[in-house]
Amino acid sequence: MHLTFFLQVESGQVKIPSMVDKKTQSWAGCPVRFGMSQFGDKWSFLIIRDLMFKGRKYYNEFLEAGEGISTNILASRLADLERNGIVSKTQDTVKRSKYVYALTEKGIALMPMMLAMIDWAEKYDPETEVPVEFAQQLREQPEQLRQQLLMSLEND
Amino acid sequence: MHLTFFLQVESGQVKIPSMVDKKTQSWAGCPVRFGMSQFGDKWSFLIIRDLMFKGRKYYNEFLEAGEGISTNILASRLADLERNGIVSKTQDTVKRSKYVYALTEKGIALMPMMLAMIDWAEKYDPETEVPVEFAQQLREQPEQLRQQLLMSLEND
DNA sequence: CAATTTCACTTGCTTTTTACAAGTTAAATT
DNA sequence: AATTTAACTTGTAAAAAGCAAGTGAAATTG
Repeated sequence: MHLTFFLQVESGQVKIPSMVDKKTQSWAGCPVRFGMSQFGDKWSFLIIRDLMFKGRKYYNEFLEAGEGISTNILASRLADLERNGIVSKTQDTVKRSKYVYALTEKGIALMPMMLAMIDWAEKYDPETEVPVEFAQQLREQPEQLRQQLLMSLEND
Repeated sequence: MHLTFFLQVESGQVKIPSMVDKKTQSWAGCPVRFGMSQFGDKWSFLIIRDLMFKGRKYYNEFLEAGEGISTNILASRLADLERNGIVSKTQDTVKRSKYVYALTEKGIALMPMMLAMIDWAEKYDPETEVPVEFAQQLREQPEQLRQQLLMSLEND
């Protein structure tokens, strides 16, 4: 069995394709390639993690997160993520000399992917420090967990 | 509200934490960092995509996939992925001078993450070429789609 | 069965990217 | 008015990626 590009629908089922027409040189709109072009490097993932799960929102907080990102790389990645519409940058309402970084709706929509990665890592990293309650809720009540996380993003 | 590291469980709900104890310098076992260390670069993602969705399994097929990966980088990434237990390398049974690359169970377990990425990209890439039927099944019958994809990996 | 081809790399070199340290600019605080 | 805070920018060294050519073992061809 393998697997044509233009999917045949048959009795409500989609035949699994190789997702690319072998005749087409490259899949212009390949979703994985698109993802890579938008957030596909280590530092971008870590920034998204900080925004999504750690409540970090200031430049300094990302710098001092202990991952060892260089300041020029951080600036560059934040600019890329902003340009790609994943992160927004606004003045802090309290201290107007500071900027607040936040996930946009497009950025927040990466949550299922991030949670799937966390689920995987929790399973395969023998040194994982994902709290057991978190992992448990992720598996048993993922929708509820997602809602809670979403709420925590709204209130920032 | 924000968010301690060691989760409090309360009436069956997990309080959303910042996932890291602020006192702890860095989260040694951070799942996102673990993911990045195991498959966290553009080329690794594309190789995993090829193995998971495109039926590619030979060195040459990755090289000629049209993404433009350099041969030394491909060799390096395949070795990394193999070392990390995500990809296996075995002799081809038919042509014993060839090697077959395949996802291990650990590699296959990345499918939910990859599907979440595809779902996201299909939504936000105006140039997406994810077939509509695929996107539709991904949203409406994700479990069935996963099963079909799994089967297509077994039969390789 | 000797010569060629295929396959999966490796090596050497150039270009690009990242890392580290220091400097800049504007606003806020002392 | 002078210092500090915050978010960068700049310059340079180190690391990684890209590109072209080469290698070695097995399979195929003449």
